Amino acid sequence: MDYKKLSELLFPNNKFTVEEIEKKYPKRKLKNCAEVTRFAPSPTGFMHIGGFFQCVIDRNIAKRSGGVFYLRIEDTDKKRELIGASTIILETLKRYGYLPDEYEEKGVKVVGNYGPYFQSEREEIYKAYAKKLVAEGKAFPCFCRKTEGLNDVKEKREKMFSLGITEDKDVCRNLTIEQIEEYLKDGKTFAIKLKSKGNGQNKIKVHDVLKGELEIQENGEDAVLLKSDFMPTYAFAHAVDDFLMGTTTVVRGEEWIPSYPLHIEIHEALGFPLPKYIHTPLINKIRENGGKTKISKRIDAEADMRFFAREGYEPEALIEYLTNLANSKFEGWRKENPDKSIDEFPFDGFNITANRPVFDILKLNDISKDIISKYTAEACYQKLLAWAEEFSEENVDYLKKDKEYVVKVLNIDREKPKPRKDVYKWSMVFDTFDYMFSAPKKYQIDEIERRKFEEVLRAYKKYLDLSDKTVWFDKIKEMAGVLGYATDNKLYKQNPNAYKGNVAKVCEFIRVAITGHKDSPDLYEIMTILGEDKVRERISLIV
RNA sequence: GGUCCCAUGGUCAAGCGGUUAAGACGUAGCCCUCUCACGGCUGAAUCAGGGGUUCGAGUCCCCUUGGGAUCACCA
Repeated sequence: MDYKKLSELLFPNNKFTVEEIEKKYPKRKLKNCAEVTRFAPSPTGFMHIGGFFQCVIDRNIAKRSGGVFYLRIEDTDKKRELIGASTIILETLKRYGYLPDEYEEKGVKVVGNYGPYFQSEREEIYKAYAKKLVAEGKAFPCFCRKTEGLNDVKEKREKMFSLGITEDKDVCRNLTIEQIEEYLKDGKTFAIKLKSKGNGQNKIKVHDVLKGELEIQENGEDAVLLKSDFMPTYAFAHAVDDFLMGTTTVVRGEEWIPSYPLHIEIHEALGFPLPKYIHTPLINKIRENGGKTKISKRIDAEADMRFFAREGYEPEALIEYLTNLANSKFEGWRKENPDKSIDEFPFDGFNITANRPVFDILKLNDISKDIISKYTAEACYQKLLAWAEEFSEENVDYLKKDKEYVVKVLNIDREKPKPRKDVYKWSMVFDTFDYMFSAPKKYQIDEIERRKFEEVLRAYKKYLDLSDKTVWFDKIKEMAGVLGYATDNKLYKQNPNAYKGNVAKVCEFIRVAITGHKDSPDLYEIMTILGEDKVRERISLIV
């Protein structure tokens, strides 16, 4: 068969040859050991936390080695594409300070010399390589009916399982050039398939940075390279793009391991060197029955990156948490270097967990509390305001009008060596400090103590003094003594029945009157910020 | 059904032939204390099971079990 002729028949109008293309994509000039990584999502919806997890790894590896991290949008499936999804992806990356070194904003700008960064714009490139493979007898046209959609696949699979078929060599391999010409004349569409040399039985050794050497069956399938709409499949685009764009390390989910041999065969056919691969574990969630399954957009709110923005989590917290999941050395490093930027962490690709980690929001919360506790009140205010402007509009006016007051509230027990750590996301500020913004609507008081509660408050009207913290507390103690409460806790513990209670009890009553809760930060601080008038007002609401 | 991946407390995990099996989150208790939080201290809790190899196995090998992935002109 004259493959050269066949290639001309199939691709009469190609704009470029492979040689012309490769001239446009020169080898990257990289420092020693510099790694080029990429995030290559398909724009099918909102950004998934699993994708972002890979981003964290990609970015860390590139950053650490002084290399390049770029974004490539894999929009080759027009049916699944969602308008605006690529914008969301880029916006999400920006929110987390992960603006890639190279990327494309459709219709706005292209940053980097290895674009286009949308695969749909690279059609001519894939066609050039497909034509080359056909001309070399390594690929062929297939005119068969498409297997399309999941139902089609399931049907085909069931048939295969029941019959135990392992046939994967395509019948169109054997088409003569005359037959092909005939089909073309009839206007039949075709896909380009790889003419696989493997038999699917032999084992080959493949390498993964994480898992080391793996032994898998070689590829034996005549896999589709170019679909009948001339868009590339993932495997083909991956080989072509990552070669041209100079990717040195491919980070992808471990669901790709089974098709790794195919990718190797395509690289070989194309004469491309193989990049390094890191197959990352999928993030899991514990289910009600105790089992773990992949975190899913449909059932887990946390699977969708918008969840964290909406809840008001600090981007920094999520990055720390995910880095912690990705690299087991991180936690120890962070302990040693509590104030360093995470970008200084010597991330290496060898300490990424091989297990499937379970997403643990409690741990995230803890990391987040630590981070937020280090912020100044002013910084908290700015972040709270920014969050409200995006997700809690009803609070924006208030925040702006009463900035000074809000900052004071946010500063309760903050900017100290051992700051409080009760806020881990901005959406909880108004709940946590509800009593600072309005009088309590409910009081945590046991009805049997109602009389004592009211007695204390009635008396406290005379003893309230905010001039100084010591004076304030001395007055409370004085009042406690007068009302029959123990002022010495040791004496109280020795003989609790001799008293109505202790000073702590008295404080509890006052605290409940002011805040509605039995627990709160420092009472004196709260009262001072609230001001004497409001404090008296709140007491008057009760007695 | 074929192929592959994974297996240390509730969760994240250190460990890479000899350890009293780290640490963190969570949890229980104590201390500090006007409560809560913070902080400090203490505790409970782990090598899936079975065979080998070895003087010695969480660590190496095999099997079993369990969990997961994949087998599209989807990525």
